[in-house]
Amino acid sequence: MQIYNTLTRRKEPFQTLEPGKVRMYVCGMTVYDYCHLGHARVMVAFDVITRYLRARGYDVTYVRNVTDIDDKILKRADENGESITALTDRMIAAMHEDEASLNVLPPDEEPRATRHIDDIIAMIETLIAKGYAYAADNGDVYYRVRKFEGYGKLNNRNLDDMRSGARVDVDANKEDPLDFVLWKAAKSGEAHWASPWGDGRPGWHIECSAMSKCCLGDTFDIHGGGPDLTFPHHENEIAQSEAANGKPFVNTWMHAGAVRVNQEKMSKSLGNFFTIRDVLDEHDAEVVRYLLVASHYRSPINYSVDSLVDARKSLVRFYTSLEGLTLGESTLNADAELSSAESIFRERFFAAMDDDFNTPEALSVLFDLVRELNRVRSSAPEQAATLAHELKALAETLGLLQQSPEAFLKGGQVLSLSEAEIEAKISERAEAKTKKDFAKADAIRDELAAQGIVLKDSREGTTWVVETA
RNA sequence: GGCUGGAUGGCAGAGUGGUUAUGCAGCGGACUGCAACUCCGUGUACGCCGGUUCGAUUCCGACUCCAGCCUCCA
Repeated sequence: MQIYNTLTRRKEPFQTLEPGKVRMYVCGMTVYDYCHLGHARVMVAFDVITRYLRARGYDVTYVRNVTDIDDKILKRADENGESITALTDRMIAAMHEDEASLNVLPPDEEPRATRHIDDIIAMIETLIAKGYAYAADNGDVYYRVRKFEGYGKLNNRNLDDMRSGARVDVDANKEDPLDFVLWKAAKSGEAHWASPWGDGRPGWHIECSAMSKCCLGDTFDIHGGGPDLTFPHHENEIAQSEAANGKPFVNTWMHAGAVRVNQEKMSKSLGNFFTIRDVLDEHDAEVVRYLLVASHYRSPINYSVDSLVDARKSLVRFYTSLEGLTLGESTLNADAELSSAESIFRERFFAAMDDDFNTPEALSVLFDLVRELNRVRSSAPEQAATLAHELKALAETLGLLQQSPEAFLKGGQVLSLSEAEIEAKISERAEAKTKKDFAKADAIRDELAAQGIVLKDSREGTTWVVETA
C-alpha cells in the first residue's frame, strides 16, 4: 500500500509502527453549528480509509475529537441564550445523526476537549518547563514558535517568509507575532477552568496534541483532517507534541480536498455552505455519499445539484444490476473460494485502493463487474448471483450498495400513488398488452412516467423504478 | 509577495512514456409490439510554448489560467 503524505508531498509505502495495527487521529468538528458538506467529505473520506484498512486486515484504532469549547461556541451559546453544554450536546447529537445517515461508522473514540483539561494543562506545563512556552502578563500562555526548530515543515514555510506576509496580529503580550495561544485567560463571566496561570480555557491547537497523546500515544501512524487545517493547526500540533514529548509526532499526514460551490471553497466564513441535513432533505443520503466517493479524497469537488443527479444515475446502474438477485451475507471473506472472474475484480479493486485509496478507480472496477454480471445474468444466473455478492462485498468497503435494490430504486421521492395502485396499473397494462391494445398499454405507461415511475418489461414480468428529475 | 495543488473528450472523473479508464450524455446495432432496462459497437481528450526521447497527455523548464493556505474555518 502507498499513501500520499502531506509532510513529504509524495506517496510513500505505508508502514505501521506496530505490525498489523493502525492508530489514526482525525481532527473533528467544532460543535457550534450543524455540519456542512465539507465536514461530510472528511467524515466519508476517513470512513472509507478506515473501512478499507480493516478489510485489508489491519486492526485500526480511529480517534476523532470534538472541539466543544472555543470562541465561536461561547458566542453562539450566548446568542441563543442557551448553556454551552446544551448547545454542544445538541450539535453533537445532530452530527451523529448526519453521520449515521451517510453510513459513516462511528470512530472508536471521540474525545472531547472539555473532558481532557487536565491532560491539556499537564502538556502546557511540560512546554513551559522545557522553554517552549511562556505565561504572559495577561494570563494567557503562548507557544514560543521560534524555539521549535522544525516549525513550518508540514507546510514548507519558514518563519521569516510568514512574517513578511503581513496579516499577523499585533499582540503586545506575545514575544513574537507568530506565537500562538495555548491557554486563554477567561474574561469575566466566561466558561473557565482553574489552571496554574489562572482561570481560563485551552487554545484550540493544544487539545489535539493532548488528546492524541492520551488516546494513541506520543507517536502514531496517521493524522488526518480537512484541507484548511494544515496551517496553522497541524503545524502547531507538531510543534506542541514534538517539543513536549521529544519524539516524532505522526508518520503520515493525510488531508482531504475541499468541497467547492461555484469553484469557491465552501466554508463558514464565506457563508456559502450547505448543511448535510439540508441536502439530505432533498436527496438520498447514499447519493450524497456516492458523490463524495466518486472523486479521489484529495481532489477538490464542486458541489451542484447536477453532480448529485449524475451520482444518482450511477447508483441506479449499480442497483439495477443487483435487482432480483438473491445473495448471501455481504462480507469480504478472505477464505471464501472465488471464481476466477470474481478474483480478478477483487484484485483490481484492491490494487486501486492500495494506491492511496483511489476510489474512482475502484468504482470503475465495480462498473466493469456490473457489465460482466449483466452479461451473464440470463445465461448463468448462479454466476450472476456470485458476482452480485462480490459487488456488494467490495462496495461495503466504500460504504455503498448496502440497501436493498428495491428500496433504493423505488425510493427517493414522494409518490402520488401507492405501490398497490402502481401494481394495479401494471396489471391493467399487462391485460391490454395481451389484447394487443397497445394504445392503452402505452397510455398507462405514459401516465406513470409522468409521475416519475418508469416501467421495465422483462420475460419475468414488469418492474418499475422511480426516476427523480 | 511566500507556500501547496491543479488544468484530460459534451459533462463528471481516473490514469499512463508507445496499446479501451469508468459513469452520464450522443451516435449505430441487438433485444422489444413500441419503449425502458440490458448487451454489442462507436469519439484521433489530454491548457500554451520549448526541451529530453525513436516516441510525451504522461518526464524537465518557462508561460497562462484556476483553486487553496499564509486570519477562525473540514
